[in-house]
Amino acid sequence: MKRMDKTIKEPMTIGKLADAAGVGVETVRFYQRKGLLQTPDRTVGYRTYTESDVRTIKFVKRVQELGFSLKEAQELLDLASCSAETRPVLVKTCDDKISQIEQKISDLNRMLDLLRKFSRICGNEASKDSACSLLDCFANDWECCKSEKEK
Amino acid sequence: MKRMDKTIKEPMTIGKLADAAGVGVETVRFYQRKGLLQTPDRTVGYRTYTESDVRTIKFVKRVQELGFSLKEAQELLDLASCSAETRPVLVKTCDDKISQIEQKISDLNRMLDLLRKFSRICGNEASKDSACSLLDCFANDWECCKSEKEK
DNA sequence: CTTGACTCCGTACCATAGTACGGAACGTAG
DNA sequence: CTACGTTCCGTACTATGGTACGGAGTCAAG
Repeated sequence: MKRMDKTIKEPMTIGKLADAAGVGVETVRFYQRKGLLQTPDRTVGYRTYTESDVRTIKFVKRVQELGFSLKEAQELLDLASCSAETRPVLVKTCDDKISQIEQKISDLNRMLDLLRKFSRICGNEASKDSACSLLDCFANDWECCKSEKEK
Repeated sequence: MKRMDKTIKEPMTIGKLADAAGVGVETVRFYQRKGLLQTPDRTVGYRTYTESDVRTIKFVKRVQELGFSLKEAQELLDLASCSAETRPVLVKTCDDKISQIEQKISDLNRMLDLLRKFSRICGNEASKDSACSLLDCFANDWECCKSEKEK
């Protein structure tokens, strides 16, 4: 079907998969129970996995680091086959995620501004009797340090 | 001590505090157990709280939204009195948080690039037989869609 | 001075995201 | 063909961040 045959599909057991993906065997099973990873049939012997499963796990771990839940990781994984009928919902889901991340980044930038300001003013010798705190900054619309300074 | 007397310290009970901070009474108690909020003495009757407690809770909620744990919220709360002896450790903690947030933002920006690219290409009519997925993009150094396009 | 709302306190429970454990089956090396 | 390492599977346990519950105490209005 797909011509990206460069991924050698040498089958591995769950232990190899876990090692390759950098997680524990129990985590793999957990993801299977949660539906994040398919559970291969066990017609004979042990179940076998491929590189594709390694990628799925790594992807989940990655989006988790970005602050998403497993449920959200699932949603991103589901942004899979981009066909004519799936396209509208896919693009919508994707754009929702984009807004969500943009919001997160803008919030983090505000926090960053605050921390930088705090670090600069607190680290300044001249401010030795100013008892400003992050909490105060937050309370005063993130501007306590500035107003303290200007006073 | 402090001359920011504009915060009227009218005492409130735990229910009022919870309402003012937009959380449940149980959450307030939970934060007290976790040490995020002080537990006022109960010399007589009920414990009383002030605006300062409202601010603390709101602050915790805010940093939580930014993807930090309660433990980290605690660390940020501890960035409190900026005096001569506390300054070095304060600035250090603060700067660590800054790096941490910068890293998070850069990670989110990469994810954003990927999603935007995906949305653009998947949403494009011309790509109707391209079966690219986020997962594939991730696997191919976040560049699957681009290479699909250029082929 | 009783009633009802609220507080206090402990304990139990929930979801999320795993981690650990124990016994049975499997599979390969010697 | 036995022994060791894995796998399989269910169940139990952990930590985080709450949420709910039940009984007793407290307060304030009627």
